[in-house]
Amino acid sequence: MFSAPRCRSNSRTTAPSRSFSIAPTWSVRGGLDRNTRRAATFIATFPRLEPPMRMSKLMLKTLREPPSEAELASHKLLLRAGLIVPLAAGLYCFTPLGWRVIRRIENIIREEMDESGAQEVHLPALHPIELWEQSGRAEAMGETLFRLADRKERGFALGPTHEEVISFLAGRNIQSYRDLPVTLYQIQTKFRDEPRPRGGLVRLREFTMKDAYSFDTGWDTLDASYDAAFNAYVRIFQRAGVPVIPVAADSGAIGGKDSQEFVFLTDDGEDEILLCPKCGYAANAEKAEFTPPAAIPSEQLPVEKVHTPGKRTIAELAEFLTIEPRQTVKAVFYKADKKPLFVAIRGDLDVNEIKLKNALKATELEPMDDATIRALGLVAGSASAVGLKGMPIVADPSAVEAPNLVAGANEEDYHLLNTNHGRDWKADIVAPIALARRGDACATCATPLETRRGMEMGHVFKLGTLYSESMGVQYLDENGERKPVVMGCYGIGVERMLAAIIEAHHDDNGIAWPAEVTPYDVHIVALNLDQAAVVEALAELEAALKRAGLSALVDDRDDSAGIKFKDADLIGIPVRLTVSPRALEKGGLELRNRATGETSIVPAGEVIAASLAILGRE
RNA sequence: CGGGGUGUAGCUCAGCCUGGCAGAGCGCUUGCUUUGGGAGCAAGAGGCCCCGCGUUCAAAUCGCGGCACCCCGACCA
Repeated sequence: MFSAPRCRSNSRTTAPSRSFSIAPTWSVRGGLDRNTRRAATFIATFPRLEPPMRMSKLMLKTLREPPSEAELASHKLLLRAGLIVPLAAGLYCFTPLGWRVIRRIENIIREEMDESGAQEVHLPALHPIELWEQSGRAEAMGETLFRLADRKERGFALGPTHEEVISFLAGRNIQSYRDLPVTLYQIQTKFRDEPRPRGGLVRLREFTMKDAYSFDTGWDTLDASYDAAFNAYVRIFQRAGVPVIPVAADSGAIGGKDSQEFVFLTDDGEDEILLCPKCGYAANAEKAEFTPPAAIPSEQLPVEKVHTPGKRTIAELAEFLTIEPRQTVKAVFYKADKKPLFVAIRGDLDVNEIKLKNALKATELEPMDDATIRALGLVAGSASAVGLKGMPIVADPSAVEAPNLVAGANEEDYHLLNTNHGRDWKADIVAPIALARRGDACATCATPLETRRGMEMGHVFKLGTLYSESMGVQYLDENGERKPVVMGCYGIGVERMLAAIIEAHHDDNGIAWPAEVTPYDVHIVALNLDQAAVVEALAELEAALKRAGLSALVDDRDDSAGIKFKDADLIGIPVRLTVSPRALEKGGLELRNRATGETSIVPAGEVIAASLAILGRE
């Protein structure tokens, strides 16, 4: 339907209905005959010839001013250009123009997923709740899961993701190692009751996701499936014009082992990314590894209790005792899966709650409330693990390895000097749970890490046997032994990609679409349509564009030239062609490159070639 | 879920403090004029002032309660 520079379109997406009259498939045995194959190839290779869209007919309202709710550039422009209309928090309608861009993004994804060997399927969005109970995620997803009941009061959920359902489908079709490996994908609506939708299309409650799942006999072949998906993602983002970097990530509620995110770096991103400028290490802050500043070495000294009136924070304490924060140990209280938990970490570091949660294998982690703190007799501001009883202690290695740390005395206004792990207290679990920050040393090369904000565009996981075990997806190996399949999963948010494309391709006047996702190839501004010469030149131009397979949006509205130019800049189609008496007098049409602003008069006979050049399709 | 903000015409907003006829610009409709960067003149249409309760002779305006939307945080593949 949309032509691409590479003719990789396949017949499923491009064949118009008239192809059926060429050779009825029901009469074909053993494959298509030569003529039919040739016809099919022709149709598949050339783009559909669609008539130009007239703006006088197009349902589109552009806005001079952005609605006050929008903060992000992409959100403002999506609303101003009339691509989306808000329905409720995290829910948007797409107008004809906006939907064309979504379809082009989806098409790129389809082409690249198909190219990578993945097979497209379609799964229901409505899921029996039992499926989610079986995997144990009905609870783990919490309130994010939209739940409902049918007329017989049977429980259902609107699918926030599809590991459970794809596992069901795979389980019905995979029996033998001969059926593996296989990668399935779909492009489908997801529903998540997000606590806070935001940023226009950045975080939605109903959105489109391309989700893919690979099934392998073992971890070694999973690596190949994972790499294939990874490489497809690189091409998808490249073609769509979203600059991304792969970063190490936590696998979150989905579960699993290795996981990487494709992140679009932008100041408006929701995630913090740590980057090593030297060795290229990149990771989401929730996952980032680093080497904390070294402790100050010293012989173990005897514990000493000191009066520290009113000193409750690490900063106050360090100043009062004229020591460095790294010579103290910080106490943090949590509730992990409803049970109290004591966390000890060196005073100059902060707790990374994701890492802590993973170290505990907990599903829920929340700060301890004041009532519980009082009930347990904890002294906020002067707490420590020394002499602590009644709850497990988790410690960061920083708090375990450093000697002679200042700790709370578990008594208001008193602290202990020279506490030492092993001698004065003992952690039940020691795990790296410190949060990486700007300037911390890279774990690989010790270079100070930098931080950037980023937006997660795609995520690839090695799931392993997590779901195949709970959902019972097994195969028989060469020895007739029953084994769980090894899974991977791979997601891309389509609407979020649209937002990122605009974030990366706009200026003060509006959007500047990359050629592969533009809703139309060229934008024709027709001025003085009451003049026969203009009407005639427009008709010729439209015919030539159609022959060349270029789609066109024609501004034939009875509005002033200024309005048309402003709207063209706002809508952002890469090529603008102005048909007007002035341009005709100068010997042709005016051609303007939206991205560069470059403008020139081009003779009618060269317009197609010049347009194709801007679109990168010569 | 905590903190902050905003709800008045399709959009951007004034009016509210100090209660008394519902407002402006843009957009929309019609006519005339106009056509190279959001044109001009004229005439129009368009309102549950977020909802409910209360105070008052009288509420967009004051009080109480609720809801929605946005932003920050928590949360979140």
